Amino acid sequence: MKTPVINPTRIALMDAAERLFATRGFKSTSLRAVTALAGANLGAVNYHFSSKDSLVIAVLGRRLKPLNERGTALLDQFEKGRGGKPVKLEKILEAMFRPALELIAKPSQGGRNFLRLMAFTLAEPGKFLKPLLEEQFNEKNRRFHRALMLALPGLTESETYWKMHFSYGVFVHTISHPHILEISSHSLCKLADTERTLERIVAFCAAGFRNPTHPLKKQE
Amino acid sequence: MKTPVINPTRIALMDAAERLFATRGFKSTSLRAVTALAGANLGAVNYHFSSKDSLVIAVLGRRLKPLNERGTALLDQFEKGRGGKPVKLEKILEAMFRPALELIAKPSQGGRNFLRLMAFTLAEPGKFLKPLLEEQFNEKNRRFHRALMLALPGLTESETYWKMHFSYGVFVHTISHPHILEISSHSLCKLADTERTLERIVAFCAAGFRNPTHPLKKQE
DNA sequence: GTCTATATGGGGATAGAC
DNA sequence: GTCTATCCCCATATAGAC
Repeated sequence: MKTPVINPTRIALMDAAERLFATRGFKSTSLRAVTALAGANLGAVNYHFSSKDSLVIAVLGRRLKPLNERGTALLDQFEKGRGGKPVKLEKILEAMFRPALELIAKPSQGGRNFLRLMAFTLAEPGKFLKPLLEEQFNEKNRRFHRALMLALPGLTESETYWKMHFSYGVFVHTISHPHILEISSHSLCKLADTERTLERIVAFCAAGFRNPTHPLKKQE
Repeated sequence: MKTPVINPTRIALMDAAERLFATRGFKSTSLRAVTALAGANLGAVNYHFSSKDSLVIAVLGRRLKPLNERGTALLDQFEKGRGGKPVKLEKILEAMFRPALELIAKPSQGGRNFLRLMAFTLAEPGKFLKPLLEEQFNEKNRRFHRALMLALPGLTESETYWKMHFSYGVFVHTISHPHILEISSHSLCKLADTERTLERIVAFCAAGFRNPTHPLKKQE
């Protein structure tokens, strides 16, 4: 891995890009806008990153790796001191989502931008970025899948994957479209309290994990 | 509402746009690509829709209205013949998701494209499209929220909104990123069987609805 | 109603001065 | 390392011929 050069302009460019990509999308954000917001000149991006595409990859990579690492570290920590007994389902889910949720809590606002960008990037179809992301997540996925299988010995491998996928859906949708929740609930619900949001998500998903899937029956 | 003119070119343009927007995204799709795929000429879009923006709105509106109407119709049907007794939670969730899921099942492929486009549009930030969508969904939302409150009298209004939001998350993520599920599960899980997928989603969300949210406790 | 040609603007990337 | 000027391509939208 290349050692990232610590350069104020470089950082400013990434911050600006993170914010603009997150609010306007990748294609709709011009390098002119990025450099202007960063207080740099037009050529700066191409000098520091050599292309617009590489800039996004850099922006994503900067946060993604530490984020996933913190998740697995948290899981490790929960596993330690249990003497081989499986970690409780709720704790596993907490380890899955807490790091990303805490990014939102920080007022630094950079994390919020990043998570929006992540959601957007996931949705953006056919992009060269997807392989990168999947690669980034595959290890974490396997790790958590194993923990979940241990915690819920009744589930098959495939059922566990399905429910992991559902849980990611709950999480991604919640953090990337908070405004939808706010509007549809007529401002009754807000993400303000991170800890409470995490509890809600964890409780919802945990129940889903424990409940076996039955064929849809007729009423009564 | 303007009566939509039935014109083969117009239809072909919408189909082409639906497919291309869904696979490449809105901004990355040029009118050149759309008209080429539709077998029309470059000017056609501006003649029939007057702008690229209006084209997307037309493409979304074409499917969104009937889709939501079918959902509420299904709920109506479930409510009928229950003599005032609340509809069972599972049936409500089924009514919420079945219409969209059935779009995928059809081999006509247009529905799949549309759903991808929907997810993409939801993610696309700051777009003029968002108000339109929210407006489209607000009525359906209110309708289902009422049904859910009746089915689960123990929940507060706001808890019900939260869990609806989570459920949409499960659904949207599942249908818009099937490849993520496939890859992360090493091809163990596929969306092939619509009915089974619906069952899984409904079971997962129903459990989440029934489970109360508790503060995260220490292990054991 | 359909097509072609074109107007007009904006984009990413580059080369070369400082 | 930073900035400016510029190249060249591609986009949307329009005007006007058929």
